[in-house]
Amino acid sequence: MDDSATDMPHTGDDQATPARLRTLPSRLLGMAAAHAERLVSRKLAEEDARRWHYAVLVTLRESGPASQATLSRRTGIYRSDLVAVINELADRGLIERAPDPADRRRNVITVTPEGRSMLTRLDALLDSLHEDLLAPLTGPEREQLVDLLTRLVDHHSHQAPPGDRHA
Amino acid sequence: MDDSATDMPHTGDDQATPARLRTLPSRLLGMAAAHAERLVSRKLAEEDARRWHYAVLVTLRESGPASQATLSRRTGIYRSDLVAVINELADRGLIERAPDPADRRRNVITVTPEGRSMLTRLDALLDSLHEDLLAPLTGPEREQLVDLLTRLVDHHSHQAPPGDRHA
DNA sequence: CCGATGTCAGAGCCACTGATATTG
DNA sequence: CCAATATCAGTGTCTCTGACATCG
Repeated sequence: MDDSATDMPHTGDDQATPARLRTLPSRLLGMAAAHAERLVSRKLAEEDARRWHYAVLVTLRESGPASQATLSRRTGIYRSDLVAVINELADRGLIERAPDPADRRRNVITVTPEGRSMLTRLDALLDSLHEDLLAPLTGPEREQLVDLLTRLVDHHSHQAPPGDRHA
Repeated sequence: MDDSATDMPHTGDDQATPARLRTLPSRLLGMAAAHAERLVSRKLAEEDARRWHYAVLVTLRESGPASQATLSRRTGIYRSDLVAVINELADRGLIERAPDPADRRRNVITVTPEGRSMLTRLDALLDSLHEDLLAPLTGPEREQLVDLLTRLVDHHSHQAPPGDRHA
């Protein structure tokens, strides 16, 4: 129903978000990110994977086998939360967790062939997803966006002590 | 400690996030947004306020008194969650909740003078915060960023049925 | 009878904080 | 003795769903 039921004189309609909110950079970032994360989660779910599964697999491929603590630093996932992620990946045979003979506190995490082929599929999913996500932007604009965001993140990653997440 | 403890040959150091992750737009959005939201929450806490307090106050100022359902649509806060926000704002004397005589299901929410002056303070806090947040960008680049983000959000707000949040 | 409104109760997830046992 | 590692348990917050009584 509309507001003609009450005879209050007001400017916009029921759905209109105020200009101040609509143009607030922090809010724009939050909304764009929320939307992107929704897309990502939905897409990855097609392969029964979550954002951090992907983050861990990519990191292992790019930098090779590593301990959980190292993976934690490279991906930004908390050491404590990483345990569950590793468990799930290992349960599915995508990685292997073996004790490090050189340092018996550590586990060495390694990608399996199944993990590698899964990763290939996830890469493709994410590529097509970003095609959707960035659809309203031209090629140069997409580069511009990545550049601007990178500079924001890099700049502030200095005074940001705790782990930063998100895939 | 470094990895010379183990003599694994690997490419990067312990902290290096893989390039694929670092440049993934969805992840960049997530990280930039997370950082922005951290700043916002911390800043607003100085006035003992949260993001949605601000969103509600701004909306009331720009469009005048409204029912909770209308506020919900305009701010993107769920009807059910809005109740607590309204409670907190009312407890602090920043808004008033009065039954609508024209439609007895509704409450009419109105800003008080205290709410208005609080809003002025919050506006100032957020302005200075955005100065920090966008520090690494030039004036034109900030406009560019807002433009790009706005187009992303607008484009996808069509197939995004549920409420979108974030201040 | 249907739909909108305000409210409550709770699920599910995510970020984050210890604490602990083991090992270097 | 101190630091790091892997693990576990638990807190706080936020998004989101479902149900309910009231009212148009």
